[in-house]
Amino acid sequence: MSERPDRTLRRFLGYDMKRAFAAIQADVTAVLAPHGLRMLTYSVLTVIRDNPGLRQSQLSEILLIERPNLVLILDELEGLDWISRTRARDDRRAYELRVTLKGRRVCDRATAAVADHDTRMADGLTAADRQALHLALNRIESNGRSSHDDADQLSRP
Amino acid sequence: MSERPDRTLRRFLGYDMKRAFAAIQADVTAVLAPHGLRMLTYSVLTVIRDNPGLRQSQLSEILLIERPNLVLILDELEGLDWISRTRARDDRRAYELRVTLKGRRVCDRATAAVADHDTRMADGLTAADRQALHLALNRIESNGRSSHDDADQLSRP
DNA sequence: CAAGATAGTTATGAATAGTAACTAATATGC
DNA sequence: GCATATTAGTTACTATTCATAACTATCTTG
Repeated sequence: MSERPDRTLRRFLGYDMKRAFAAIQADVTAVLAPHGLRMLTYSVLTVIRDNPGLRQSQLSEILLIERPNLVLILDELEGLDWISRTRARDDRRAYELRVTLKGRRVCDRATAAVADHDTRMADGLTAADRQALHLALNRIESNGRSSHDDADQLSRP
Repeated sequence: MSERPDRTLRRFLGYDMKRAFAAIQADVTAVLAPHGLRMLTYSVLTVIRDNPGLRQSQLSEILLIERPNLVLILDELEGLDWISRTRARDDRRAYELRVTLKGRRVCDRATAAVADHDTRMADGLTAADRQALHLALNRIESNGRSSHDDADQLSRP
């Protein structure tokens, strides 16, 4: 086997990103586990924390999670009494999501742990490197989104 | 809903990376589909193309795929006659993996398409930006790996 | 008010990933 | 040289995540 057996793939951003993300995911999963959270439940909890009264469909748009998949996650968090679903007064189909006091403590502790993890994963990068990385990732995300939008526009009457 | 409903998560590299990678994945999946490939089958095919005679266990180490999961992927590629499994002469437990002529054509065309896709996803980034991004991603990957290694070293007698 | 749209849910399926246990072949140690 | 352990590949099974269709109950609109 040659010394760089994945040399062709290494030229692609997607490949390096998949591997870097896998490393992050493994680490953050281990960091969150003691808090009783997974990546998915943590991000849901945090977005609700930042946006009290949020509706499930808004949450699903923010985190790009299909509505049906969100239901079970919210059931789990509600079962732990970390969030509450209360019927909206102005629209009785919808729920207003809120983080409970208990959930707030869990969320804040987890956020501190994830911030530590994030710093660790960025070890060896300067603040400027990190900033550039965030910008590049946001750029790629929006490049991806805009290619979808193009297709949508073309297929629209 | 506030104007940046995921502001807390946006400070974390992992979150931006998950979203950027999701964008790449959606795009590359669409790019590969006409070639009859998925991300997984494409990367397997490409690594075999770069390393004729490779063993399944080596491949699984390179691409971080568990050996059992590789079996079905190789079955699929072998069924399409894009790769061949031939018993190794020096070790009759092992297979030597090779890309067939047919597989080579598919692989090379797919690689050209993925290279295009990669350029598109990096639109708005300079060559220096791309280079820095690769470096940062490799750094993060190795930061993740070294935290695993640390644990291994501690638990070693 | 009837028709259509929306919020949440249920049921279900596909893709990926992970573990345990098996077989056949090889390597090791007495 | 042979028993033992290890390795390569496989099978079977499980858990997660993600995606789609269809249902209910409410709301909106013509």
